[in-house]
Amino acid sequence: MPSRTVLTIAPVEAAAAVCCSPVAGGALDVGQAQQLARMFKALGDPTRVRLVSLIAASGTGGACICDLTGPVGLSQPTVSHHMRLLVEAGLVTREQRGKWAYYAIVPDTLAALGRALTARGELSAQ
Amino acid sequence: MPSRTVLTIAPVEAAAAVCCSPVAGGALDVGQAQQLARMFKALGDPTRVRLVSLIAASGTGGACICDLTGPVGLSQPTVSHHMRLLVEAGLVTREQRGKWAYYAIVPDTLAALGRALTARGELSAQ
DNA sequence: ACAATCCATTGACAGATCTCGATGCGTTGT
DNA sequence: ACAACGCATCGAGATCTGTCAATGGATTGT
Repeated sequence: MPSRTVLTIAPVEAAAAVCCSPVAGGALDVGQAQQLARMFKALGDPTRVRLVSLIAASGTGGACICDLTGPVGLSQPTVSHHMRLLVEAGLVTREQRGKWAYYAIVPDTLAALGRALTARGELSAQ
Repeated sequence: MPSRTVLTIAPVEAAAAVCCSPVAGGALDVGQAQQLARMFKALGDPTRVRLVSLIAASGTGGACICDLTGPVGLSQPTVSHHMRLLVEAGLVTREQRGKWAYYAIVPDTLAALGRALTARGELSAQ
């Protein structure tokens, strides 16, 4: 019941329909919601969740595609496609080392996502 | 570098392709990955992220559909559809009170999701 | 120079997703 | 009994997504 945080109210032109209870108090910005959803969406596929966990379990050196295709049981182009989505979402980084591309997770991003879920028990930003 | 957690190795028949680094150490189970992905997927849409934050900001009483259509700027059937996905994912509950359906968040589920992201800085289960 | 390896990109396809209008069911109030 | 309201479901449309085989670029090793 204490500080409910929240930032600016979303730029929604709708009439705010005061009906039952006052949700008008405020919530996540549209932009913040988009950014959060983009990262959640990247984790919204079982294969990508496994890829992230595999990379995380591969130590500090990171993992290359050839490490991942076997465990997830998918073709190399498909794994490459999933990795691109994870990189674009900012959840993992890609570093070309010679012939191989090494992927490593971004702990800060994952931690920030986790905090968005656990902070005050509700959804929030940063 | 300490306890890397992880549970059983996934039931993957692939040859484990030992190539560059040892990711074979283990990661999330296929079933665990599916369950996590199902919840992340529910949060993988900007509208649903906003819905969750709106419901969270609506206090203990919960929010009804009529409270939500205005702020998100979508039709009533569409909002109803999104709420169904959130309920099926276990992120919110639905309670019919007379004419209205009240939705409330499930803090434990959100917190568990957050812990899956922050525990040991990596992806884990429970 | 040549062959081999790792990886990304392309093209294609089936299936899932988001959105709406129209309709129907249950509850409330007259 | 009847009208009004809140909500879910249905049907349909456009778009997005996951997957693969085929191809090509870049690097390594002979």
